[in-house]
Amino acid sequence: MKITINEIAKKAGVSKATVSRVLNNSKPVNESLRKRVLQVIEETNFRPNALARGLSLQKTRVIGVIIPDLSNPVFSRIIAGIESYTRAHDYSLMITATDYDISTEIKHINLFRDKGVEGLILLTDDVNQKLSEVLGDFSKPIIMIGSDCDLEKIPVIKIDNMKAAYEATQYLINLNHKRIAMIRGPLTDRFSGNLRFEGYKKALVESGIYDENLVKEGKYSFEHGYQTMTHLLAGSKIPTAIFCANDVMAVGALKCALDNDLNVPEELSIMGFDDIEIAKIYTPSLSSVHQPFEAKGERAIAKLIHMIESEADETISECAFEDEVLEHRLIIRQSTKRIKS
Amino acid sequence: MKITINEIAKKAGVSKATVSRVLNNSKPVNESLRKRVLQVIEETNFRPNALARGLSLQKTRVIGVIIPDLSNPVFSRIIAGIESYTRAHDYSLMITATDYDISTEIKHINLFRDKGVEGLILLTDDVNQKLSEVLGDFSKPIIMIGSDCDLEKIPVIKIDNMKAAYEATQYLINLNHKRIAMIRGPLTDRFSGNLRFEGYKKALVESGIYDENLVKEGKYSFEHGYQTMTHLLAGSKIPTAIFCANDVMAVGALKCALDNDLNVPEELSIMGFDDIEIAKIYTPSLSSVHQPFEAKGERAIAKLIHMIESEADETISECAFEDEVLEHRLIIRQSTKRIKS
DNA sequence: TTGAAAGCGCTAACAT
DNA sequence: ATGTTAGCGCTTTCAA
Repeated sequence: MKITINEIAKKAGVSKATVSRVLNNSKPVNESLRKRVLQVIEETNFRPNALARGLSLQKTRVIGVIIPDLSNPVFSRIIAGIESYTRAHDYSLMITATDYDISTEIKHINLFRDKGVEGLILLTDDVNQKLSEVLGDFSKPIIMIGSDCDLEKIPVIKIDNMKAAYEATQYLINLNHKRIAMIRGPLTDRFSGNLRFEGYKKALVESGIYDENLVKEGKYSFEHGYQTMTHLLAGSKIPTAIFCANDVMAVGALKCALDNDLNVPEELSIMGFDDIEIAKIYTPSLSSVHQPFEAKGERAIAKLIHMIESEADETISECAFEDEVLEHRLIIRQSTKRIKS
Repeated sequence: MKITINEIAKKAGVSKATVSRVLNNSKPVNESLRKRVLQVIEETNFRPNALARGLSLQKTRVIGVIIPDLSNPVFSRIIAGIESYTRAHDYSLMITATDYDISTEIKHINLFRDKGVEGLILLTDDVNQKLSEVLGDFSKPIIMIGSDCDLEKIPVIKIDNMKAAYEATQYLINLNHKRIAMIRGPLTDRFSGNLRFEGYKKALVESGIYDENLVKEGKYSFEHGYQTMTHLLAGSKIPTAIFCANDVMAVGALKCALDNDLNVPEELSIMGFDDIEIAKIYTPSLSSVHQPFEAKGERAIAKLIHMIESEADETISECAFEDEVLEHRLIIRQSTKRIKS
């Protein structure tokens, strides 16, 4: 029923090898034959079966992406960056979410391999032993975004979380704040969650105003931000500034402050991290640490495709495996303000 | 280098047909042989090549999804709904964005077909002639989400946009508002954009208070909402309520009002559409029309998989092709309020 | 129950 | 420059 290269060959009165040649421009073909073949292809609307092609060539032009949660804008913007670059370079994307479950992740890495993906982009916050093994066996290019990875041959695209948090905290210190709380990520988030906390702590320790009682744990959700803020406000010594490990919690804290008739930023400065869209939109708008989500995706896929294509040439340079640290920057908006010392 | 069914057969001392049989439980195999084969598979970590399998079986367990924009939360939540169901049913997803460009869309529909997807989910706002042809030729199950489609055999999953907009407007009318503006979608959005406007208009016309000067066009972005609101505020007779065709514009309008020291909802009621996350989070929180994004995705993929699998059985029932209208509901929050008549 | 062999649709080495 | 043919790795008739 579906038309194949054989019928094209027959109708054009040539061998299928010739058809294949004109299809791929892989070898010179006599102009009149080429015309005839092209003609038949046109007429029949023939399109080569990519599966068969892939099987024969060991190339599918498909790339796999594994991500914890597709509905989280932070991730979907990275995906969007990956996707547009991928599309521009004539690859296709297979995408799966893991719901933060490592066994799901492993299962789908294998599934993708079976399906012939030529490379893999991974967004994970935790690389454990078992995962390491699977990745080690993978035999095709892999890039990670965000979390570190100690495996050779797996470059990571990231930002300098610690430095960024340090700068954000330093900014609050420069605004004369002495009691600066942090709603940090969960302790189990050993990567960015921890680095952002360490940056915060470093700045405060350097200024001699670190107070561990002002550090609270939140699970990155709006509700956690809101609730943690409630606790903070119920305490005896209310902070004058709060640094949150992500914008979503920052907005939770912000709304909580507003609901409690606290004036932000007059009475309380709030600083987020990520610079998601809502930061710009909120009233008051939220100061934050901008990180380039789309660019993260783009750099990752660009690097991956480079690895894939130079692997064929064997021209791969050493620097292709190096980690890349993308630039962050502080975005100052309405939610933070200098106070009198 | 990669291990194949042949090596398994050799190592287990059987034919590859037998290996295939134990792999798929397709035919009875002597228990001792099965054990031996399983053993070898285990030892070698063998996993069958899905490409080869797909070529032979004409089945890939891959589904294609085409969507205008991956970074838009409205879409990514639908995708998330699709993905989790897909994953639970052991299919994989190939996803591509179109940037609202129909030729890109067509190109990737064909690409997906070449790559052997077994079904297609389409999110489009516009089905033109050319697209219709391509879809008609597709020969595999297709589902559309959102926009209508006049093609037989292509079920649509949607909400009743007109009714929803009607109810939202009616709600504002019941709050005693007489001057109710609308920031509608672009005129080029012939589907939901238009239906939402029609619902709004119908309610106002029925109450005899429709005024076309109060209808403004916006392109669904925060900036458009903000800017349009600026114009509205500059006008001579400022409306007391505004219905926006989506939440993003509503928040734009809301922030503009706030920036101009207008009290929402005391002086101005604002109602959005979609009930995206920000609606709940904003201060004041935004009244809106809730629509079930994740459920849209799930219903679509559930239906699609049903079509795919019953197509094999030829057991497909008529109702499998029927459109489905999902429930919306009004969510009343802080941004709308009754006024004195 | 098992194995041999044909076939899925394409590419590429080898011959001509 | 073109055709013949042997794979790519798997499933599935068909015979035994």
